[in-house]
Amino acid sequence: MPELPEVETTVRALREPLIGSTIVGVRSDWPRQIVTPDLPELQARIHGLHIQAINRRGKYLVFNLSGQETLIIHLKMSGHLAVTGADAPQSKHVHSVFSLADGRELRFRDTRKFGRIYLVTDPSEILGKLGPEPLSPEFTAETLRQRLAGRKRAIKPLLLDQTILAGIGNIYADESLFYAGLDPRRPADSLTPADLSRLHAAIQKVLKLGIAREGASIDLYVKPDGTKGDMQNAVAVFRRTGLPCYQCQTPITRIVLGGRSTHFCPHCQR
DNA sequence: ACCGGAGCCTGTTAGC
DNA sequence: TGCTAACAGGCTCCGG
Repeated sequence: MPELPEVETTVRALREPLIGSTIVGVRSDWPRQIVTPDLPELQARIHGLHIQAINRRGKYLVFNLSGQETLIIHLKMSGHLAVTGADAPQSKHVHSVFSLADGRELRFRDTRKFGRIYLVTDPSEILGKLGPEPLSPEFTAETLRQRLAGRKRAIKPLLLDQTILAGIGNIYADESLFYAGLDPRRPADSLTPADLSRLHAAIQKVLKLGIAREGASIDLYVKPDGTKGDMQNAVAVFRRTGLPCYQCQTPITRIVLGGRSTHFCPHCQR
């Protein structure tokens, strides 16, 4: 579920309760969620480590721990992280839990069990192939042009490719293409410099809007404290099939592109 | 090298 | 009401 704005919102909410805390244990009733190392080694290595910083790279949460260790978590479709007391009621979809020295817990709830946990000494092992951060100064219209150069595929599935650009998912891809006025089926190599410039600006605009509104609570996503984000009230096309386009009143169309639902205005996007 | 499709999971909703 | 199929914001693997 979560894309860059939802992960960023989660990171910001976790910093205050977690930075400076000490991890003293991990338990899991779904060890497949832990990709590397295996659960016994994770328990051994993480015991006693302090959480020094929490950041985001693409859709990954990155916890810098003492001892040169890095804990990396991907929420995938349905993951949710929250800090609670040890005796707080626990959802049946909580499968992995980090215990803190002061008795609190960091709980990973994940209904669909797609989420993943990694503990590594070299984060590039997991994050190395990701494309640039869309909100960083290094990401310019020219960067976007270079990364799409020679690609004949439709632009929409390319925006979802995390090696081209990190952090965009289905919502923000559709929203970006709407504000750029681009048909999601347009071959990437047909985009003019003006198209790419509009797309670059649109990507930054919708991601910043998503962060400002603390994520889109369309299906399962809620913030760590359980409350909803507000971006679902600001989408122009995503899951608005049949509803009038805010710019021209033409009904929003839904197609399947690269196996994913795709929503666009057939009049405004060309 | 690139692309589409299946697979991983559970829950909700749409359709008959 | 009850069953079944489709669908869900992600990503990886596999075969053509």
